[in-house]
Amino acid sequence: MDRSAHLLSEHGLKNTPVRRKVLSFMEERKHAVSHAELEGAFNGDADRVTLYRALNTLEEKGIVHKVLGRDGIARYALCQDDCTVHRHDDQHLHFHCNTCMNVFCLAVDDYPEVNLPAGFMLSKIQLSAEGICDNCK
Amino acid sequence: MDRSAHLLSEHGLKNTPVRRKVLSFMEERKHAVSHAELEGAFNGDADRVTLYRALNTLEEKGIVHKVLGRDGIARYALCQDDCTVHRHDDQHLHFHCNTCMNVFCLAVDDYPEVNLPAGFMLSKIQLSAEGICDNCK
DNA sequence: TTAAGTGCAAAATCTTTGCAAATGT
DNA sequence: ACATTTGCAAAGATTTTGCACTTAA
Repeated sequence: MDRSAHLLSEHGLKNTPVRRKVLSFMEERKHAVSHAELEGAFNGDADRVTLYRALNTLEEKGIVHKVLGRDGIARYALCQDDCTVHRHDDQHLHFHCNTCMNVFCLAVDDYPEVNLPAGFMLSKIQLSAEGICDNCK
Repeated sequence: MDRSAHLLSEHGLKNTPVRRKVLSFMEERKHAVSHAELEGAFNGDADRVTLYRALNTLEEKGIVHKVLGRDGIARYALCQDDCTVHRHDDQHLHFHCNTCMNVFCLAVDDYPEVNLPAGFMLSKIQLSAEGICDNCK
């Protein structure tokens, strides 16, 4: 059983061709993938709606996480192995390329201290950066 | 001449009632305002489209900056006085409230060091945090 | 006066919902 | 067998575009 199939059964999801292909597509990319990108990759082999539903389901189960690009379009990337439904997506930086608009999840060493005003309760800090990626430079 | 009128003329924009009201509405709020919120505030006194255009124009001129909420909806906040068209929006943290979905621009003291992989060029780091705001706690 | 801004209608995007048919376990 | 997943059609929501009318400078 490959990794995609394993992830699915592990979360009580049916091992369907669409979901397997969505997951393996993500595994092959360095960046978070958008719905439009997936639709192109499937090239008619899956309905637009099915892809939306697959992405939503995978996110709900904590298998992938969602990032909004600077263009406002949602993109999804595989979570790390140690992610859980309740706590995930914390320990990395989202790098937004201003040219291709792709979003990359990158490791980050240290987190800043943040002092919030009175009455604000912090649950999570996210780092995001923008610039030009590897591919577009 | 009030601050709104000043900001407009300073950037070569006409001092119209809609723009003045958009700006003073933002001045009164602690959080970034969405198009829907503005539309509610205008209550028919300005067309939906005019508000979209006003927000886009203000953003292009560097008078306000745009933040995407966790809900994917764009929100806008006044830039600090020292912002320019080419460099602005750097020195603060966007706090996303998970209850009301509002976004607050907060001051931040120190920025983290970020090491990017080879080939990535950094132009800007943004900090964002989520939790519960002042108002919703 | 006239370039810029506004309103209305219509279109373009992106995403969700309902329901019947197909599929995984 | 049966709950889940998929495909199709249709609707919703957000944002943009075109064009004639209005307004600030």
